[in-house]
Amino acid sequence: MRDMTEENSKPALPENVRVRFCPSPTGTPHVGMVRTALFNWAAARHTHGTFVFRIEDTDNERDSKESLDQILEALDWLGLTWDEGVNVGGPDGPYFQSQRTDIYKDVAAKLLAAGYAYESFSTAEEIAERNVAAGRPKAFGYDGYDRTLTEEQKAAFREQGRKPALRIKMPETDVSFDDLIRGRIEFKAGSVPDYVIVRPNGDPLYTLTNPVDDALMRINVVLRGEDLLSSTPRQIVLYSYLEKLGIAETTPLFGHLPYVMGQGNKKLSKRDPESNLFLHRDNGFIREGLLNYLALLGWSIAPDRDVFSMDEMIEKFDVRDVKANPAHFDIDKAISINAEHIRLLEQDDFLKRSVPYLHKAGVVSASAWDELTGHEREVLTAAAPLVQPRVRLLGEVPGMVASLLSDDQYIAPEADARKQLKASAGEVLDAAIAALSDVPETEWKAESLHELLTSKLVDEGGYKPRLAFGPVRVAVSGRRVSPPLFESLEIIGKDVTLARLANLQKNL
RNA sequence: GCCCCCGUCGUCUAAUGGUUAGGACAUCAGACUUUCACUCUGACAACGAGAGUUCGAUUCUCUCCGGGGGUACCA
Repeated sequence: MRDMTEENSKPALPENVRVRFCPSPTGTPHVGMVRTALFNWAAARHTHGTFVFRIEDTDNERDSKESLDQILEALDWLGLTWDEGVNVGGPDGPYFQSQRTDIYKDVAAKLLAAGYAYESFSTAEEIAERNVAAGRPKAFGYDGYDRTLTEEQKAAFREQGRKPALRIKMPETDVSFDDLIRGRIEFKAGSVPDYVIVRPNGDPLYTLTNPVDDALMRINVVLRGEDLLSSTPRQIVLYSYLEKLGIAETTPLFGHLPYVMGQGNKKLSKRDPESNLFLHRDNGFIREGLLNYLALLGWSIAPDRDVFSMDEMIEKFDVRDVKANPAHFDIDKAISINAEHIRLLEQDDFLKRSVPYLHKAGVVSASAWDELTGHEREVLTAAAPLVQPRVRLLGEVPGMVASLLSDDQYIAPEADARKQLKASAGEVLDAAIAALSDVPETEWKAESLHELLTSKLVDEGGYKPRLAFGPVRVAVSGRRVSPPLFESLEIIGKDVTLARLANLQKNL
């Protein structure tokens, strides 16, 4: 009887971990891809191993330069650095599959010569016809027909002008492996048909290029999406052939990461806006927040902790702790985690990162902190402590500080702000103007303004605080939601404050 | 059809052969606040079902159910 613990064991990681991230440059970077990159990166950094970055651009139809540039931009923004591969080089280059076709052809020839692969002339239609004729389900898959073709039969096909695809010969045995995340997985013999590795036109397919490159780049830990789980038995078989041919040193360990799910029970797809990394960045996610949230999808650092830095993740991360079940992408929780990280930023860092958002919103004169005017920097520095704790995304900063940066004499209230203005608003504004007009410039401080307005409007005027300060805030900010009122008055100064109060009064 | 994966609050998760099954987000209620936010208090809320093993199963085994993926000359 077999030991139970051994049966469900997850293998130990190798001595010198070599992991890789190998996206296809199709489309814009999505969060599922980022999570895969993150876990590979974290596995490498935790073990002081090597993180290899290669590009799988064998699908000319869909590959694009823009997509490649976006992937590079994404990794750069996120700070996920690699040790070997694209742009940094390494001993096993080139790192673009489109530049490695000779390698694949060479390996394919060796597989064919050794009898591990064979030529297959069957078309998809012929395979389906044979399955139906034999009473098998139509979706049975390839039936192995060409395995036993004689040289005469092959020659006859060639005379018809047909060219063969190359298929890998699958053994008639069960294939099993120990997944780093799921434990032992077994595939029954016969459940995986012989599969194509080279098209009749000579194009090598992913089924060949991916394992060959992993072998040549000495990748020993493969962490990838669970969508590739069912292709693992064929890769393991291919690896055994590559080892026999001396092309692969070893078969890597596999860990299949659970899906990142979108709405319903669907995998988060590229069409889903929430999958778009740059959309989150443009909305004001900071890298620390997004990475932290993504790490939470399938992994936890401690029973009672959600917020952590990447350094802390690296220290604790073990792939074998990753959960096997899919996780839904919850934008609310992601934003909440992001808010926590925004609050953790040093003030000047917070300001520097906010500037591009301010510039894009037209609130500020330049997109870099150093290029701002002295006045802008002064106001933003004063506003930072008021704003930083109350935004969840950097994209919310412009709305918070626009009225503070502007020297407009009048700010038209937004619709829901105007609704806050009750019948008494006119009287309140008059009283506020009267009270504030007498304040000397030197006394124009948040604290004293607070005392003065409370005494004049609430104590003497008899207005409830809500009715007293509401109209003042709307006059000054134009919004229902704003940074703290009296600090705002101090920042914009006496003249602008009085002008805005008077002009709202006129525009009631 | 066949193969494979997955199954703890609405969501992300923790722990365990014996606990009131813990935390976070969201939601609701309250405190604080001029508003919003932040912060704090509290509430709501989960082991898919059935067998088996066991003194005792959420935990181990099996079956079922449910969800997902694969079954490509896509990756």
